[in-house]
Amino acid sequence: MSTKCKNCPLRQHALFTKMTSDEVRFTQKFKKGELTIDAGTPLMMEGSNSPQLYTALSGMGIRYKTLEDGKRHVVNFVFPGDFIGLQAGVMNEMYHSVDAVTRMTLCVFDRKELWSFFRNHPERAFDLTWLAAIEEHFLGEALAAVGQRSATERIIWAFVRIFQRGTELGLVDQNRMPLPYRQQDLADALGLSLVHTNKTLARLRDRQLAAWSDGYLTINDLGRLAQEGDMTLEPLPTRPLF
Amino acid sequence: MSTKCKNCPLRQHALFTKMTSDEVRFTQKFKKGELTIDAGTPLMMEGSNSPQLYTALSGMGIRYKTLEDGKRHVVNFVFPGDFIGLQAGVMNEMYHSVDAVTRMTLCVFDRKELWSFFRNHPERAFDLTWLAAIEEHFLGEALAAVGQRSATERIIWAFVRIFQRGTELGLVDQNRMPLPYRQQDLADALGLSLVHTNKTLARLRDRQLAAWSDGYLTINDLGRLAQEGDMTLEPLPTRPLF
DNA sequence: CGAACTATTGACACCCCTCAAGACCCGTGG
DNA sequence: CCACGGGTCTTGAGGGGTGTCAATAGTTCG
Repeated sequence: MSTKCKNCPLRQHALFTKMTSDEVRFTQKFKKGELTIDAGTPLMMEGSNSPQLYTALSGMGIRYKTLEDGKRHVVNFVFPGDFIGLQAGVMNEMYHSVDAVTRMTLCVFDRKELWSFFRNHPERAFDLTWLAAIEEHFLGEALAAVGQRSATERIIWAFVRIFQRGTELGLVDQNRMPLPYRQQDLADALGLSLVHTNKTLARLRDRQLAAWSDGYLTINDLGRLAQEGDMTLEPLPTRPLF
Repeated sequence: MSTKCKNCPLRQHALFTKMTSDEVRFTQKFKKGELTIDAGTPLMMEGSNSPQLYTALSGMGIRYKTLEDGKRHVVNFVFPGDFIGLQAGVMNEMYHSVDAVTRMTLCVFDRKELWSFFRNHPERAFDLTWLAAIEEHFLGEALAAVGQRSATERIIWAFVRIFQRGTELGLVDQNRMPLPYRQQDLADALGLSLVHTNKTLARLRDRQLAAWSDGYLTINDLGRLAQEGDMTLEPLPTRPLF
């Protein structure tokens, strides 16, 4: 998997903004290379202490926690550009697992090198904190959705956020974007049963609000969908410029 | 409210570890003072962009998001030592509100000064990121609890975490700690109705597992409680030393 | 002494979960 | 080629956990 890695996320994705050429040179050092893994491969495991951090270059994954009684909660869907392993980087342990859902290619970094990088480039450390704050914001919204919204509203909430994210990433074409997960994954993310999720999806499809089948999500009128789900269509948070 | 502020959290709470005397001197500069507010006072508002950050010195508060349809989700209970406003500090906006539930005294910082502080003391910037990661960890666990656990299990989960936190802060005396919230607050935190929360609390009381009344939470056997709630009694995450 | 707030309890309804069975798809192996 | 198994999606039936409504009691405060 050796490449020039022109589109290494260190240059372009949200984490690193306005890098100086000196910094870019520096990053070459701790980028260890690229990694490609097949669909279904576990990338990080709850309780482990991986010395590596990743950013997703392509493909999709899933982030989840496993409860004591075996139940699973899906915390997040991993999309290209996402940073993986920040927790293990800062704490000494991962508190959720990450699996590949499709074949994925990842940028690999060494944890220790990353710290020295931030030590030498304090401006960049802010980017990391910003990333963590974004995560926090998302989790807070998810918590509120799972806690307060009905099944239909939860699914609509998830679809709207996913679609916004997909638009941002250029994955949407003709009101349609790839979403290669199982209904069970969505159910586990929203705290719903598989059966009820299925029936709710069918209802959304019948009402022409959103159709998710064969790994593709189609939404013709995002505004109408959001309205049906009692949510205002705010843009995703963006990186403030200092 | 002028005081010497010997126990300013900049010196002792989790955020700042092992400060050099130089750093301590520096922090004096951006600490703007102390603030005391009465019970019920809003401290930060969703959508606002407060130029101030706080850490709670004493008293308790509540962090919540308000949904479009007026429902409220309680994200977290604010205890002494907690940092308030990190999100507004990093993003340009708060995405949840914070109210005082009892009379609170707070340490006030200036947002801008804080950034320059971290710029000049990169080691300390890591502390901030660590704080954000802790928040993320907590929210992930809350999300999984609300998504996957039954009403009884959710309440047990909340009680165990609160009691652990209280123990850490030295608030527990004779298996009893102050918890000055309403049942409605807990209900809104766990995605339950007030009535069902009340009945579940009564059942826990009858079974001698946990009693919460008159603003005090009593747990005689934390291990047994955790066991009844299908959770393993792990210690709260602690700051790794580098 | 009434107003406002919170806790408590009962009755009832319904959303959502569980169980179960079938359909469809795809791989593998006989 | 077809049989078979595993995985996912789909649909129906029934039950239980939880929400909603409503009324009472206790407390605080003006």
